Amino acid sequence: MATREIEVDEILDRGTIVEIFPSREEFRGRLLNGERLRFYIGFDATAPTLHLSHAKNIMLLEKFRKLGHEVILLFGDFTARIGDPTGEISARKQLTKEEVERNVVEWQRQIRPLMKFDDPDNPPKIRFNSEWLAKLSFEEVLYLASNVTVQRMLERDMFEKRIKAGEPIHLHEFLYPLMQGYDSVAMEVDAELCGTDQTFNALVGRTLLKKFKQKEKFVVAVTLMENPKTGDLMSKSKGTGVFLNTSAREMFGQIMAQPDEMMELLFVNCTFLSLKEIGMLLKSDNPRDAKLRLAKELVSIFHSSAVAEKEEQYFIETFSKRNVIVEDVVEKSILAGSTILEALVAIGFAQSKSDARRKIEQGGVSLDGEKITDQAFILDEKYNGKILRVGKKNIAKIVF
RNA sequence: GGGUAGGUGGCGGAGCGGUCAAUCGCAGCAGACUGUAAAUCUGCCGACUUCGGUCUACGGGGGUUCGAAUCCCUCCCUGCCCA
Repeated sequence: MATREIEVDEILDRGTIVEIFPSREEFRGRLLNGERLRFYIGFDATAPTLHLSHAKNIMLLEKFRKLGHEVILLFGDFTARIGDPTGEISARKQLTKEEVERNVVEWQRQIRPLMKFDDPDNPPKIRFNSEWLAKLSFEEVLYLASNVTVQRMLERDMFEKRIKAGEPIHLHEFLYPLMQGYDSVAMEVDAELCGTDQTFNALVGRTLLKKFKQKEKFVVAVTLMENPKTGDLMSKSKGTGVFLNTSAREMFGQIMAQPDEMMELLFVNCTFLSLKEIGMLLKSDNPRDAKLRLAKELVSIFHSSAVAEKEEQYFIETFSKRNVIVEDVVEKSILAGSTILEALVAIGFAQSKSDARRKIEQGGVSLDGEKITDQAFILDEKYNGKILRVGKKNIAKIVF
C-alpha cells in the first residue's frame, strides 16, 4: 500500500530523525514489511519535570506506536544511580522505590496528551531497568565488559573531551554505556530511539544484542533541542526550557521567550503542522507572529485549543499592549500587614529580601501601575485585589 | 608507590598576610529600546539590617598572627608524569 509508505517516509524524513543505524533504507524496509517491531526509548527519571525535548521524543515514539509497533518507555531507575557521563564526578544518590514511582506517575501525567496510554489494542508499556540490572552478578558484569574495548569507550566524544580538558573520568562511568546497552538485550528490542548525544550508548547496545541474541537493533538518533546559533541545549539552568508541568499561561510565555532561531526546531519536532505550512510561517514578515502561532499550537496540544486561544489574547493584551486584565491575573495571597519586601519573597517574586530591595531600588516593582520606591511599604487590606508587578514577567493579583 | 600541579561564588578564572563579600568573563536579575526574540546601553548580582553596620563564606580540621582565601601542620579530593 502506497499510503503506508507515505506515512513511513513522512516520519523518517520530517527532520526529527537525524541518523539511523545501520541505515535508513534497512530500517524503512523493516517498517514496511508488515512485522511488528519493538521500540523503546529510555528516560532518566531522576527529575520529575519534563520539557519539550522529552515531548519531541515521545511524539515520535507515538508515531511508531500508531503504526502498530510495540513501544516501551524505559525508566532508567538503575542507570540513574550513575548518570550518563556528563562531567559530574560521583555516583548519584539512589532514588527510593517510592520516589521513582512518584516520578513515573508525574511523567505519565505530563505526557498523557502526547501518547494514548489507554489504547486497548496497543498500549505503550512502561518498564524499569532495575528489573534486570540490579540482578546482574559481578561475573555477568565482567562478561558484559569483556565485549567492549577501552579503545572503543574512549571514542565517545564526551570521554575524549574530558581527557583533552584534563578532567577526571571515573571507571564506573565506562559502565554506563554497558548498562544502557544491556537494556536492549534484556528487552530484546528491535529499535531504540535516542538523542544524538546517546548514539554511542545505543550502539554499544546494538553490539551486545548482536552478540547475545543475534539480533539486529536499529538505532534511531533523534535531533536535540539545540539552539542552532549558540549550540546551547534547552535547559532549566539557563532559563530556556519550556516545561510540560506548567500552566497554559506559563507555557505560552516560555515559548514566546524562546529565541527566534529555535522556532523551526520547535515547529518541526513538537507540532503536527506540515513542513510546508511551517515553511510559510517562518517566512512571515514579523517573526513574532510565527512565534505566537507556535505558542498557540503547543498550548493546544498540552491544554486545549480553547485555552490556547484565550492565552493568546491574554498575552497580546498584557505584554504587547501592556494593559493588565485584572480579572485574569494569577492570585497570590499574602499576609495582611506584610512589608513589600516580605510579600515579594513570600510569593516568589524575589529570592531574598536583599534581592527584593534591589528590585525596588532599580524601579522594577509596581503596584497598580505605580512604582514602589519605599522599601518599608506596608501591604494591608486596602490593597486587596491590586496588581503587583515585578519586572516584565511577574504579575500577580494580591489577595489577603 | 615516587614526583609534580591544583582544589576560590551557578560556571570559567584572578587574588598569594590587611584596603577581599573577593578583579574579570559567562550565566542571572532590574531599567532603557523592543516582539516576554536578538543586539546594544545603564545599574545590580552572599544573607540580614533601625542603612550606622552585623553575620556567614575561598576543599575539611587545627595552628601562627592584632589580622589569613593568602603562612604552617594535617586530612580529603583531582589532573599530569614516572613505576
